[in-house]
Amino acid sequence: MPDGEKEPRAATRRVTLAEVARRAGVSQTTASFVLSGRREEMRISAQVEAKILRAVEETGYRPNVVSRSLRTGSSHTIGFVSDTVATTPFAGHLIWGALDAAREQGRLLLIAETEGDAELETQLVETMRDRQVEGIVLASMYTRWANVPRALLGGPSVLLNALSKKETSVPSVIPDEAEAGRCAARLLLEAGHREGIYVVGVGVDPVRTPKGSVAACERLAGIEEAFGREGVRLSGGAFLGDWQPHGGYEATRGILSSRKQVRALICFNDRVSVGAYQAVADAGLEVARDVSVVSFDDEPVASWLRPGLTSVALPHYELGRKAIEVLLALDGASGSGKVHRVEMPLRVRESVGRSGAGLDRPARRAAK
Amino acid sequence: MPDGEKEPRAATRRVTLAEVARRAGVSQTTASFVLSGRREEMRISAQVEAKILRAVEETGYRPNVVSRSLRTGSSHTIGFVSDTVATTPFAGHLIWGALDAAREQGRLLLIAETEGDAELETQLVETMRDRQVEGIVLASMYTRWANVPRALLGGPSVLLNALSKKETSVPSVIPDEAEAGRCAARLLLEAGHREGIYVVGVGVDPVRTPKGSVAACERLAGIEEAFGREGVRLSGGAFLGDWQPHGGYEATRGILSSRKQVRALICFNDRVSVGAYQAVADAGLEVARDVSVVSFDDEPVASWLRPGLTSVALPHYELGRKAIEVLLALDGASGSGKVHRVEMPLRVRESVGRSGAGLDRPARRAAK
DNA sequence: TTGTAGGCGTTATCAC
DNA sequence: GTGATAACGCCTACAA
Repeated sequence: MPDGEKEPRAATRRVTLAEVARRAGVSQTTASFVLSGRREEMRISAQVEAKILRAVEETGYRPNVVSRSLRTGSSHTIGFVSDTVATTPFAGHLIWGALDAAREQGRLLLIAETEGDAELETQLVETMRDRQVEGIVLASMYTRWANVPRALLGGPSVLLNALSKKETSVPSVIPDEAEAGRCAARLLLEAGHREGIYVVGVGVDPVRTPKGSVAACERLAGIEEAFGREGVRLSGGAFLGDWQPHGGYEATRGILSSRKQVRALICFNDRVSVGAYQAVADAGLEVARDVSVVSFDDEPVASWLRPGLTSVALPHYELGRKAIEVLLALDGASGSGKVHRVEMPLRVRESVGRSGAGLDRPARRAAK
Repeated sequence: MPDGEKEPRAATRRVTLAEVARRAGVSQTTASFVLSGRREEMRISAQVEAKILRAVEETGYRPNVVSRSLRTGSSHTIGFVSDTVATTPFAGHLIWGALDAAREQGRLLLIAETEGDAELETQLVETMRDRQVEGIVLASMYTRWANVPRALLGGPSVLLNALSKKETSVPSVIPDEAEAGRCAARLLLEAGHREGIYVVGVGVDPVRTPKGSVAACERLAGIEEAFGREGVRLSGGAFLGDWQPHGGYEATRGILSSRKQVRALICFNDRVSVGAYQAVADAGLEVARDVSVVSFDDEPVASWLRPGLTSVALPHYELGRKAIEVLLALDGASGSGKVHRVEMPLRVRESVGRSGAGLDRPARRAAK
């Protein structure tokens, strides 16, 4: 970087199009046409164009986007309103994907957070519309059912990671949780597991899931569907109000201490799996060899555990991208209320062993 | 929520101030004064005010912020440009803090990511200035030295989590890493540790730190200062190019397998600690009882480990807040280039044991 | 106390 | 091919 100089001008006054035109000795209109690339169309001479471009160069002219927005009605800006970015760290990838997709289409993102406050949500949506955003993405940091706030209907919008409770014209973008469930189940089936399979995170008999969690319901449905097709049934499950390591630890301990044979655990997220690993170790068993573990989300910790945790990933980045794409494809009208499901990719590591793999060796528990 | 109705009007045309004024039977000026709360000042009658407010109510008028910005020159928007939000998940808290502070002052945040691309960075900063942002926060996701891009000097700006390589007028907001180092060292001293203390993440003899990492240098300096004051010296250290679990595992294994007594580890972040825990367990030792561990960052995983990992936290949220505060306090001028250091709070868990605590019992290694 | 008029920097419509 | 001129919606000096 060739910058031997001192710091240059601080906040020099901005140059306007009028000044550029004057400097180039043409009218503002001509300058405007050239700069918006409509020279050919308007049959403006190449010489004139050159003069204008030189003036732009010399003055360091940059168009005033605010003014342009006032005139054209669009600010080339998209509003992104989320409930919380805080508790689910990698949900930041949602924003990342949205940012990338937006930038590729020449848009910037106006971001705000509601922290779950419905009134604030309405307020923020309106504040953004006041700024002439082209549309609004209303994002939830974990997949859930939500009320579509009235304010959202005032213009183009998309629900990200959320489904409307009622019929609505607002489209949704969510991960394909049911398929993820099937995927996890198939993985176990392929490894030869047909019994001693437990779910950790939801109750199974009767079914009991954390309130409002789309993921819980759809994952379970997918799991049971894939197993059912092969005549396999879950041996049980443990409901957890929230999916954190401590709960996963306790639940897994409970399952392991029951009289039944435990061959595989389907943990409903990676944090639960962290607890499950600890409980398995405490019982003198080994993950994969004695107890297979499949998980969901694929947070970074999944790759830190040993053996590496096989997990069906939340496609945060892709979700973010998709939301912007859907929004920008929503020309004018509010959309069809279509639900777009994004595939959750399987990340295979080492936590699933073949059924029976550990049977020929004595379990460590026996050795104690 | 009382909403038995169907979805209401989609994107009704926006009402202007002129319409409100006409409807209220007053001039636009009067309406404008009332709505900007200058009724008293302009001595406008309460009746007139009421008429105007009613018209606003009836029409659902919302001011066009774009137009206002064009007129006033400020968009009540702050630009937040970061290098990556991706790799360091909890850095999202930086954004969260900034978002909160901005909203409290009636500002919205325009966010963008450079992914480390300097050209893109310049471009984004300029794009934001084109939108008349009040100022720009240039954020780095881990504390480092950075070049201040020229584009930043065109208006108010703040470096977040970064220090300028050269003298500059742009102020910085960074975590107080040196004090964090002292804090970690003091904690070990108070637990009675005076020897067998190793750092994991940086080399110590000769000193070797990951390129560009302010944290590495300042943490180490703080540690050595606090120890030096008590006549204590580090027994050694292991340099790591990046601070991930795998490296932490290998480094710790190396340290433990050396002939020397190992009593305490200062891991340079929590991921390194994850690896260290695994290596300690593999050696048949126990964290806290046999080997104390102190760490930095306080990522969520710190509380998931067992025993819970004591860590000096990166105050992401506070950093984000502070950056906005500093920026908004920067009236007009570019600022003094002052460096604001934010305290890193210590989160005490169970990974530090008293020196000698494990000595009366046989170490598990011996029992093998 | 209220109204008129000009301008912020663009874009777009029409004459020339 | 080019140049006045009028919006876009709001703010505010100044006039009444």
